[in-house]
Amino acid sequence: MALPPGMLPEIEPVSRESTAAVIARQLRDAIMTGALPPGTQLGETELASRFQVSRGPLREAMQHLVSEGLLRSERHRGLFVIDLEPGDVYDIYAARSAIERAAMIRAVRGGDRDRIADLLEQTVTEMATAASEDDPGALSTADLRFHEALINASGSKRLVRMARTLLIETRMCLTALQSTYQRVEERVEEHTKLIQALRDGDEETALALLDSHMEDAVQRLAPGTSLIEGHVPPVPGNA
Amino acid sequence: MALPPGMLPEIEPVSRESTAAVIARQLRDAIMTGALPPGTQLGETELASRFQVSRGPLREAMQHLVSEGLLRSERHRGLFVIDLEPGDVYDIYAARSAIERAAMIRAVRGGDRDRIADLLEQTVTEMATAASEDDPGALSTADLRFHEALINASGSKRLVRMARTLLIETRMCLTALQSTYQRVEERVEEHTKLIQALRDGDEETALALLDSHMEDAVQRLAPGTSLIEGHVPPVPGNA
DNA sequence: CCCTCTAGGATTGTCGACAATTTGCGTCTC
DNA sequence: GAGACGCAAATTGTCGACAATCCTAGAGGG
Repeated sequence: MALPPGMLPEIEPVSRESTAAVIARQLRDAIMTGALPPGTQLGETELASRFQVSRGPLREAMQHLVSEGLLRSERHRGLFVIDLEPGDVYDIYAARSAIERAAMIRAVRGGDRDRIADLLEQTVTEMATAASEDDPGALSTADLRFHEALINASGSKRLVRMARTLLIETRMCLTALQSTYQRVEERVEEHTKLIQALRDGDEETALALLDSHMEDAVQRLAPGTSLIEGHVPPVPGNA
Repeated sequence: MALPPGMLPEIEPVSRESTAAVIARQLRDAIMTGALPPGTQLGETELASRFQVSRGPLREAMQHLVSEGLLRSERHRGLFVIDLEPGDVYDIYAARSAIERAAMIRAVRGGDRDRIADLLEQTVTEMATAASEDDPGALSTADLRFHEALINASGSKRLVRMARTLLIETRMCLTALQSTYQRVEERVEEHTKLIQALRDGDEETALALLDSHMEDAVQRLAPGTSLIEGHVPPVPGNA
């Protein structure tokens, strides 16, 4: 090796991402932020000319998003952005609760509690600054980055993989039902307490806080439904 | 409607599945059963001629499997069947534990406990017949169908979606480490007790049984590691 | 004898065109 | 005027060929 290690730390292959991945990411963001509202049809020809690529890579990106559950494909009809029904809010948060509970367990029992807690506090700081600038979008983004960081910290490839779509769908919920917001301080507070419990290694408290965090969100986004008790499917429309 | 309802109950569109889906399913089965051992390279050209289709649909199927986590793609190098490292066994069962726990909670709290229990008992019967015929493959298949049925019974689209890959990976584990088998009666017994707890609506017992079921499997497949205690990552190799 | 550079082969990535299917509208009949 | 039939436009599904990239083997020089 002619180059001393440690130098040129950030050079990487010129195009490390496939074009399909780039397109998929752009569409993901557009769906997350609401630029592509639920129900809109995505024409392959139109998008191909918009992105300046052929239909091949674009189709791959679409297929990817379909398998992720963000797009639904009707044969010979087209691809549509999924629209979240009331029951989906419950379903998403129930699934998130399961995933993040497992991630929290692994984080608490793993060795690096303090390191993980520091990472999480960093995202809470982002939340605070976004709140002080009165930027709801950035606030939601920071909120999700907290949970993403928690799941990443679990060190589980499969938890990370499964959570990716869930977090995007959560973002869709937040943008779609932007109206109902809870007090910002409360929102930050919940996360802070969560971090403290993690730092203390208090698994029981951490899991309880996580459950109540999810429960709060569900009741806020889909009033009348609850994760923790009562019969499960509050609204039909899940397979 | 000229046809009386109830007649011709099974006619459906001639080809309801896209060719890419058919190919994906075939490859999935081949990977599950071990016909395509971990690490083997899948050449697009070769497979295209084997399946008698162009490379377009085949690429779509591959992309699908990549996003599901069954294939890993190295740019400009090829697609390879993933090989499960020791740490992956732990990761898979930890993730399954999280998913199936949530599914069990929804099944217990949902209204149709008895109906679900009947469905599950059906799969246990399959296990018993497979065992009596001394067919390890069919036994594993029936075992997985039990868990698949449980997750389907939860009624959660997202739990079902997330579990699909996990169950396939579980199958890969079982075929790869076919050597270590537990006693068949014990295997059936565990499932039966699980069903009984579900039927009784005894959530706590059901969850405890599920945990121990997973714990047993992990200790059997990856000796020396445990889900329920100790530091989490027993073996490096997870991102 | 080892390292480097180069040429070859093979594989994936991308593209444009053709074919199959569905949907909507116009027309024709009753 | 209402219903059914058929046609046409638009969209997706599929295909074969070309271009870009990477691994490997071999020759040449140190």
